[in-house]
Amino acid sequence: MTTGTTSTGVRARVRAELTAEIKAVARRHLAEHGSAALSLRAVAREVGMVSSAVYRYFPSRDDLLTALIIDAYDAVGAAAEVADAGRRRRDLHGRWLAVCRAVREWARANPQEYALIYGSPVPGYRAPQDTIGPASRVSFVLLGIMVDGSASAAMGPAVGGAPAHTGGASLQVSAALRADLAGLRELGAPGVSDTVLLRGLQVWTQLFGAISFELFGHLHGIVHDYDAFFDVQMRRAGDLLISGH
Amino acid sequence: MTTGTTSTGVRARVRAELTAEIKAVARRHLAEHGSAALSLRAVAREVGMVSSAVYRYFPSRDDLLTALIIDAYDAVGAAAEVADAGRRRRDLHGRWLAVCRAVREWARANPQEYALIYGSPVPGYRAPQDTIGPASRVSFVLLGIMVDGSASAAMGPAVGGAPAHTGGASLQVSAALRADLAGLRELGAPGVSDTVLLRGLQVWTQLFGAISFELFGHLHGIVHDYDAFFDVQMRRAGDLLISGH
DNA sequence: TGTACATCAGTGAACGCGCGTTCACTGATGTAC
DNA sequence: TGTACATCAGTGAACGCGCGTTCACTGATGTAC
Repeated sequence: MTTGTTSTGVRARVRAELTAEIKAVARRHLAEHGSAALSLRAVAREVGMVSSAVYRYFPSRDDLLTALIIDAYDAVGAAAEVADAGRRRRDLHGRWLAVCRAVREWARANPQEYALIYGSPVPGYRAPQDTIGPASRVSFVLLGIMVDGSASAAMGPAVGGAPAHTGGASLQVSAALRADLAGLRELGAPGVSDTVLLRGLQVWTQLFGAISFELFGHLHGIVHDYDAFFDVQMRRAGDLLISGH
Repeated sequence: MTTGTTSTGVRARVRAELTAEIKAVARRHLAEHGSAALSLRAVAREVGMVSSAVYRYFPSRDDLLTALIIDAYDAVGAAAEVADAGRRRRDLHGRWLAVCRAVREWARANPQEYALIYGSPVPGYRAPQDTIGPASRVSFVLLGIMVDGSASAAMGPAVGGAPAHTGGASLQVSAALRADLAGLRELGAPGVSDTVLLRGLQVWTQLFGAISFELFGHLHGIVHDYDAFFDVQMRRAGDLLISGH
């Protein structure tokens, strides 16, 4: 029964469980008091450990914060992916709106986690490389919609090898920005024209701008029916994204 | 020479100067370390006072923070007003773009102040009533553009007494949201239709969404030519605001 | 103009608090022969 | 299967720090007669 591997397995499993519990408690503290007030000692107290013991699991407070940030990005990314997958692939409008709503719902349910990743940067905190992958999950969902729309020509002509064919002569864009768009296309948007990519970036900032405005209180006293307002805005953004107007 | 009124004036002037100096130092600390790290003791140290003396000027740390918030709103509001006033009144596009650029320039020059007012709310801080006025200055500039555009019919038909005349039958909006728009119209947008108001709210969140995304690092590694990107986005937003597409 | 009093600014010490991190240590759990 | 050793988790004390806020106080500045 107690062979080497099983025993090691037990130790590793206990370790994983405790790591998860520390993160869970930290996440609750974050939700209640915000990231600035997140304290290793308070978390340790609640987990039932002495504060120094936490250092067996996270080498510093910043590493714990990083873990929470990664989890938050993964959570909102997963929510977006699920919403996207729940619609028929050709239903571009439906996919867009479903993703918007999923992101907003997640943000409203986890406002401090949302603030942690989309609010003002935590002062003195430097995000490590590990956060980049999880951070881009939502973006890849949006890129996916654009890719599908471009492939089916629902969003205007796809881009082939001809560089001039950017989908409209009226598009005045600097060379540097065009290079950025090319990079984005190579990263995860094959066949998507500059025009569509620009629209995508626009609705992307619109989505998070709308959520931030609502959550950070800038619509307070001005808009009361948040649900309706968000829906109207995102429907219009969807029109812009898909049909260009 | 040293009459009563003059002496009182001296005392009051010294007091005003010191209040301003405390705020200036606090603003610099804010700019360097963020709002969470803003400490009365550190500010007092730099001003050359003992920490308890600051309480003669600000009854608590939160009150100092409130003063900074009000100043920040006033600063960005003034920047927007100046930019708006620098264009011919009928040049709606020009006014919109000038305001956008002014707000962005101010934000880039004062990122921590921007984060203080448009980033995640400071945990535990409750904004008092005094912030509402300064906070709405930028919004009133935008409303002004809409009012002028509606009055000259450049933005579509103005709204009179007829409630059905909202500028387009395709506008499906909840009753609650329509009431919100009516309130907004009464507050500072006489004659502006629901359609235009909705567009205004949309570009308003777009403006701050774009700035926040840039400042908070969410375009990092994706867009490099921030200036060009912002301009393209805001030009399009201006088209949407003024001509509706 | 001169004096008695009131107001105000600033001092310095103290209260009570919580934080991140380090370090030498004790036991328990796992590993190798 | 049994023993000797290595690894690891968790303890408890300590270091050094800074914070917001209160309070009794000393002088200086302004006010009223």
